Amino acid sequence: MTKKAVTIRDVARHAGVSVATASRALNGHAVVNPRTRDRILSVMADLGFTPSPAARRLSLGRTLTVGVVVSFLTRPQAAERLRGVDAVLTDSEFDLVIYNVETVLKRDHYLSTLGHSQRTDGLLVLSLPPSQAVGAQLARGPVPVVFIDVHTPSVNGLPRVIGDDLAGGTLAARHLLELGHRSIGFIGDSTHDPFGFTSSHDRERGLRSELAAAGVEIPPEWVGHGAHGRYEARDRARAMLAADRRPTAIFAASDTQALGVIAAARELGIRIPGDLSVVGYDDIEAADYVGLTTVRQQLFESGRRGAEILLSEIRHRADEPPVAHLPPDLVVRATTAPAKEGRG
Amino acid sequence: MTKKAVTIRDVARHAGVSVATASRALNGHAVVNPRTRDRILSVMADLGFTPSPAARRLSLGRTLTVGVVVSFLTRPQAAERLRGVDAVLTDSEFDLVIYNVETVLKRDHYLSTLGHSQRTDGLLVLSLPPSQAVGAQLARGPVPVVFIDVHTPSVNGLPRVIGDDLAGGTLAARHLLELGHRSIGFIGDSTHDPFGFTSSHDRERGLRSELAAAGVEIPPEWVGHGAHGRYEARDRARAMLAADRRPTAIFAASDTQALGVIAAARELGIRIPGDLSVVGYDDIEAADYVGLTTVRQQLFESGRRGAEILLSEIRHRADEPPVAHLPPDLVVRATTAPAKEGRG
DNA sequence: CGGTCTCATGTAACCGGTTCCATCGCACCG
DNA sequence: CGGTGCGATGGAACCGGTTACATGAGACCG
Repeated sequence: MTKKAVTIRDVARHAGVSVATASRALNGHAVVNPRTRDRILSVMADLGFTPSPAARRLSLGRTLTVGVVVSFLTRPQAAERLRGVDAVLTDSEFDLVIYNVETVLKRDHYLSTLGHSQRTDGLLVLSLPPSQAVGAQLARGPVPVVFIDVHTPSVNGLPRVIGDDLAGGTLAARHLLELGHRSIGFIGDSTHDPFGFTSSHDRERGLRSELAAAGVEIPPEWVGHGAHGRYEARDRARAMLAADRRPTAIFAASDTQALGVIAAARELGIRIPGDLSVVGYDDIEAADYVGLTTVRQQLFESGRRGAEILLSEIRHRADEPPVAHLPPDLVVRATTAPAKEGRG
Repeated sequence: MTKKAVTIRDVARHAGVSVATASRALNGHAVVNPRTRDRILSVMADLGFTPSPAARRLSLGRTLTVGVVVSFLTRPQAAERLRGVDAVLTDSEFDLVIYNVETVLKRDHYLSTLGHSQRTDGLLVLSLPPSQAVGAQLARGPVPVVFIDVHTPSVNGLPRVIGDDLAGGTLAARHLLELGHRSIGFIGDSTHDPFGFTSSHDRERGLRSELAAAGVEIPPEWVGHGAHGRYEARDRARAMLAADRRPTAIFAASDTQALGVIAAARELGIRIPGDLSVVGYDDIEAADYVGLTTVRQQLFESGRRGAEILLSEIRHRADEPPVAHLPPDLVVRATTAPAKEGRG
């Protein structure tokens, strides 16, 4: 069917040169005479020659491929990070292959096999913390790995890009304090989860420390830890808001959970932002729709930086693993307002 | 550094067999004696041998790779489709490489070069209509291509998976008619766009034909074509709703635009669904948040089916290009209600 | 005019698998 | 007992590039 594939030997023959010279012309090596180079290139064009990537990879001993290990499911912002990664790789010689992970089992399997199999020249891991053992193994392994949005100690010695969750919690606290709030609640993830995420915990710590500096404490009944989903968060918020004494503002560790808080308030007839201010985290698409005040992470930028670090590590492994910190921003919309007098 | 990569020759030597036998054992060819096979496999395990994909690809003459050409930007549901694709490829021998496309120029470039370069064994194209010329070229080309969610005539002779936009428009119409609406407006994309999308147009046609069957017509002033964004749709809806005589229901060609309609109604003090019913299309994540009644496309399923068709085309090119139709569903939520008496 | 240096090019090995074809040992058969 | 068939294995070519090393032609120099 597909009668032939044109190989570099065909090109060489037609141009009356050796394959070595043809290869050198193809790769723009300086040593070839400009006139012969041009002749070879035009023969290539005439014949419709495209070099076989498989053959290149084999002889180069490089895969010319970067793997991205990602979980589409767990968080919707993965796509935005991926765009940032792609923006960098598109201008490089590397292909971008996706390893989608939907279970903890598969995660560890991928991370440990991709670490030494000859499938990629480098690995980007989005939001998936490795186990301690796998992390240590990757640190010693032959292929560079960059973690994006992973905050566990298991990646301590490894290159990574992290959003500053502590600073994000601080931003939310400062915003609420400036609006005059003193009665502040928190809704976040359960303190331990199977993947080992720590973002929620760090955001809470940032919030607490900034509040403490202003002399404000969060009573235990205004803290709701639990599963990540919107409906679960709504249930926790409902319990908190239905009590005799309730906060005038709630900081949620994610927009998803903030939307749950809003739902709970609506059910109880509590007006937002009149009676209750709500701050989320992430700035997902829906946050804009509902006018949610939130803390934004630089998603696209995190992907971009991660890919840049990875390429540089592939080129030359740095002595010290590079770590990029991306500061969060506060996006003020319509769910926060000054605290009413006489409450709290 | 990385002292050595274990090759199949190392394995053969340690096991006291030839590379041919080692290769056969690796690939589970029947001809090897079970005892030697087991011995070889255990040697492989001991040595930590992993076969080089590059070498395999070269000698097999197949890339063991499937490319997905996708535009993350234009529509957010791409990630969900990608998950469907991944679900199929994960259990196959193929790697999934991403070609992200953000401009028309890049689209045509990718589609025409990937079509004969030896980079992939097959191509999936998400929501990106090729030009007429490129479409014809792909139909004759050596690598199978499957289009998902492309409705232009340029893919007529090619394998594809399409949502039935006509049926979707019909569903919306029937729902509104059953609720007693007779004054119905439409908000959609401009009639011509650079990428050549036709979904909005088809949904409108489905709506109109079903309405016509019930003797209902849409007056021109209740039709708003324009740019796809939420804010643009809001402006068009505002103009429509601020007029003396306004519809009791609006069908929007996408959820994004439906959210714009909702915003316009809120600004004008028009209550939803009391004074105005709104139906969207797509069932994006935010639709659930705001309780939008909408027409759902089977996103994950479309990716799955597309990948299955592609694998089958790679295995054996069918005489007739397979075409899968995925019927849409109506998801009734809180933005539609019976029409009030005495209007229209 | 021979030696040396440089530039351009060719020869052939190599990357690490797969597979065609040949070989070998052995059971079975006439 | 020699021929035949079969199952298991080995030798070596091959996929299509890259590149170390060798070669050859001039240019330049003493």
